[in-house]
Amino acid sequence: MHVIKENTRQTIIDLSIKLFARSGYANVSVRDIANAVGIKPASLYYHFDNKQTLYLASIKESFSLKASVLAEVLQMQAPAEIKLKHYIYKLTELASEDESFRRLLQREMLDGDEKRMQYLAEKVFQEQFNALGMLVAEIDPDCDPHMSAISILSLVLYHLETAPIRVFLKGHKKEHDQVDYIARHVFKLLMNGLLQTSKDAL
Amino acid sequence: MHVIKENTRQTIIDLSIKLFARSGYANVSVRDIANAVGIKPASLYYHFDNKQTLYLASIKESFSLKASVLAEVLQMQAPAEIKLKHYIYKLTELASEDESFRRLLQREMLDGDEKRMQYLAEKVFQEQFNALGMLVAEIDPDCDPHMSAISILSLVLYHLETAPIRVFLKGHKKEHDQVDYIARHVFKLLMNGLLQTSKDAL
DNA sequence: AACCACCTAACTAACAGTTGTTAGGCATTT
DNA sequence: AAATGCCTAACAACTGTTAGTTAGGTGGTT
Repeated sequence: MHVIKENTRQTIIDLSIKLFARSGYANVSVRDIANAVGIKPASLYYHFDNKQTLYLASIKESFSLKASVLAEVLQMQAPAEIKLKHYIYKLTELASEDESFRRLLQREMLDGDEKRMQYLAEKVFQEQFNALGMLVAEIDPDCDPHMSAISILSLVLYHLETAPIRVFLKGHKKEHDQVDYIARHVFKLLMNGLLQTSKDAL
Repeated sequence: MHVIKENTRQTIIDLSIKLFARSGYANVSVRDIANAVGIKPASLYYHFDNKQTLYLASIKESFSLKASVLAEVLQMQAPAEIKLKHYIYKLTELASEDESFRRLLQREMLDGDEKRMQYLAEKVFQEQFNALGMLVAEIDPDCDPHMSAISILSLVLYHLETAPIRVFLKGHKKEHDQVDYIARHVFKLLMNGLLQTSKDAL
């Protein structure tokens, strides 16, 4: 019955990422995944040991793809402020266009056990996080790189996380969800604080 | 067998908040809740129509308690910068000591349907969000209040959200999870940006 | 060319356990 | 007597997972 020999394993992972990101681990059954792929539930167990393993493969796939792109920006040769601006833009862009990645990360922050957190920290985010901290330290040698790096990430990612509720809050405009607008706002805030008296960004 | 007549309904809600916050809606069974309360699953259905209703009662309870405390700070008579500093501190404190509230909010952001988002926006957060926006506008009349308000919330809340992974990231110190430290960092950043050349905060 | 063994990738059918929920009963209080 | 607050027992639906089977492709031997 199985006509063409495609890369089923990859298809399973891709669709799992989508489903897990949308509904969360507990709300996606192996039958849901099998249906999406177009095979029977039992067939999933040929490719993966169990649901947990499939989930882990999914988040690893989703997360490891992002790190490399952002690492590039941080390694480019330019003044610190320019690099920061580029980083913010790229981060906003990535997190904005790949909703699955962002939601999986959000979910992991809530439900990931210690072991998985440690894995993510050390194998996926560590390098990039350090580089970002060092970049900030270049701009202000006296700051706390850890806190400042998190602050940068928070400004970008939280804007996107809160999108579902922000659209109902007064003062919402459609620009508020556009990459350029968010990135520019964040960069300006980081440079000048709330007071935008001095030099204009971009 | 049931000895004393307490306020079971409230106990159910309190424990549900805790459980739903910790594990999420799908990962908490009505049996789990019943066990925690010390009654049989069927007895829950005397107090609540179904699981959904119980969940809704839980988040309403958890969320509505917070709004009033923060609203107070915003109504006090003081220079804008002082009010902002107090607000940041109070928000950090609240979000830090009530982990259930924070986690429920995180979960709602991921899984709340449109109707619930609208409810939360209009009935719970709207007023406070506006007040915060106006406060920021007082400090800088040219800013976008919506964006700036979210930025303030993001700086505080994301620090706390990321705690599970931050502890494994290099450069982490235990101060990074203390209310004072976070609040001071956020306020300084908002006032001066990353450059802390000028006046010192606090 | 024809046969065989083997591997791959799917299938059917069923399992034991958990889920939310309901019907009906029993005891205590008003 | 009525209402309250809990109970026991059971329900159908759904869960992750397994055992056993089958169809098609591959490579080696006759």
